Amino acid sequence: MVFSYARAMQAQIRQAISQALVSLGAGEADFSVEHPADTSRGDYATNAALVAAKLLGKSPREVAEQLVAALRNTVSSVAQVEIAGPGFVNFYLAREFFVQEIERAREAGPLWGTHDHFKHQPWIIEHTSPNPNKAMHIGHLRNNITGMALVRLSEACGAEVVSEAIDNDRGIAIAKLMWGYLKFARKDGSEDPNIAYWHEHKDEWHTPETKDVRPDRFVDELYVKGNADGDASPECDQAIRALVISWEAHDEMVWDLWRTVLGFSYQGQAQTLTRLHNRWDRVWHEHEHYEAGKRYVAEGLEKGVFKKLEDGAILTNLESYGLSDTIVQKSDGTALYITQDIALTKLKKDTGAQRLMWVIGPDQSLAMKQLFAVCEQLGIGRRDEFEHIAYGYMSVKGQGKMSSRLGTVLYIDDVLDMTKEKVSELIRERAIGDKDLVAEQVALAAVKFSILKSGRMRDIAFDIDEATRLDGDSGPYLQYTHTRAVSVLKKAQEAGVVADTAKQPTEPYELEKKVYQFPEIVLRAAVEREPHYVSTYLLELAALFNAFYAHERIADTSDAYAPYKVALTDTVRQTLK
RNA sequence: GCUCUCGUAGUUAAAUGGAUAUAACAACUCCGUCCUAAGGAGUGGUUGUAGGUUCGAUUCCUGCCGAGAGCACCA
Repeated sequence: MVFSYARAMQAQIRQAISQALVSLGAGEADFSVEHPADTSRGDYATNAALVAAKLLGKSPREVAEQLVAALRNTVSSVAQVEIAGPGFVNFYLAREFFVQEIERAREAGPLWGTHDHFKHQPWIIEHTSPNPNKAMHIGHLRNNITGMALVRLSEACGAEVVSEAIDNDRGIAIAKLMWGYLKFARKDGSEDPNIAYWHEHKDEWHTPETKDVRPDRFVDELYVKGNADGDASPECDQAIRALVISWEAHDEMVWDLWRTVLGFSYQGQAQTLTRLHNRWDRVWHEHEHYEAGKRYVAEGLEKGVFKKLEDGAILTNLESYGLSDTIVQKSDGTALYITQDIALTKLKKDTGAQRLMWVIGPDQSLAMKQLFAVCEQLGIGRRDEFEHIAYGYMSVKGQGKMSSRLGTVLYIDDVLDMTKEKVSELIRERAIGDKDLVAEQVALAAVKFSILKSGRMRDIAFDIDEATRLDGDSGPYLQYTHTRAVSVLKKAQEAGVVADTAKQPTEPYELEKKVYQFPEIVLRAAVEREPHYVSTYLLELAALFNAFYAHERIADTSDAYAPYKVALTDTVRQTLK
């Protein structure tokens, strides 16, 4: 269901203009109907006269006048049509329109803003996919927040979304982690990477609990040590590679070790992702699919999609796509990232999904294009069903790119903790029930909003002070506004003012003119994959509400318009929520 | 070298090819018995640069400058 007349209104206006243009002899003109930046210039505006003027060889003002004459009284909810500027035609909507929109919004309740635009379309959005050998940093934060925002927006527009991730749980990186654990996690500090001994004496090894550190940091540290150890000595590097081979041969002891270290990883990820309110409907595990990928590669080789090089490596043939080629299987016969992605894409398509989205960093841009092209060549799906949703880089302000070696990584939990601490200080003096809960919620809003307020592709130099700001254009500002609305509504209830839209001031408030636009903003954000449209809109809405609040008394029993104001406030409340 | 992304007030950001380029922060001025002041009202721009397309360009195209990323057996 579409809970707004706004789109119908725009369509009616467009239709009326089309007819008027035909009568003027400029039926083919390609015009737009949009909201002017400033409501003093009407609720909708069209450039039709400017476009038609050229076709008709007349001045824009002249065409505009004829257009206005032809448009009079054609659309019932349009109260007034005016010419402005170089030849814009502005439409002023009737009072009832805004009242109806408020009523609509109140009827819709929590469904306000939703659409049926993508109804019955099964989509898959892959996002976040943290590597199990590392702790999640602010790069993952941006991925998760962007990904979950798109999941929610797409669902709000009717799509049936499966939110999912791929767990890269095999390969050399995990082997390095296993090595690091085996060698550097002994309680007595000795460095004897003996897997058979470990298998019999597991309690001689540390766990995150015995070391009293967060599990993801425990894992991160051991991976770094294992990695450095492999780099430092050829024997250790050999031993790490041997772990991969034993793992692929399903050596039970190695698998036991593998499960143990992954267990720590998942524990750590779960802590962070729960805080972020992440939702995965499905997680694919690389170890279950990399072999299937090799089968598709073999198939492709038979079909002539791929070619084998002298050393045995298998290469793509993407010349017709204008893309550089890439290896899909190594000369030693082992799988690469893209190998398993081919298999996964096939599996995803087999679920019946119409549209597959990958929320992944921009550095994967070429790899994604190559994957999409290869899948098309293999007949798995069409390229236009696949979408790479990239996003700008996260760096730490003043430090350039993050590097765990240089110690310039900013972890998600640290960011949240620092923000929470700052919030806690601010609310210490206040009469708030559950201070810890409030601090956590406010901190989360602050951090999320600092990312969502920017365009998706823009780089962000993450500034902890900036992100944790609680005033101005921020998440807490929106939360505060929501709380204020709730509080006013409570006062109104105590005073006996009941929301009602029967009586209202003759002039609509600026606030009303913003409220009805919410559904179309949601739609545009979903269609263009730009969550920040919604953030920007909510800031504007909150600013208008706060101005409204400052100028008007809402819960006043002596005011005949109070019920309407209360109804409007309630609408703002549910929009912000 | 080739390909992709980005360049807007001092700072951080906004602007489906439209009208006087919006906001926030910082600065300065004002609003305090009044629905939570985490608020409200008010004061400042060569949109990196040079062209092009257009009635109209921050937006589209081309060159240049600057930042970042990618370019086959890493993920």
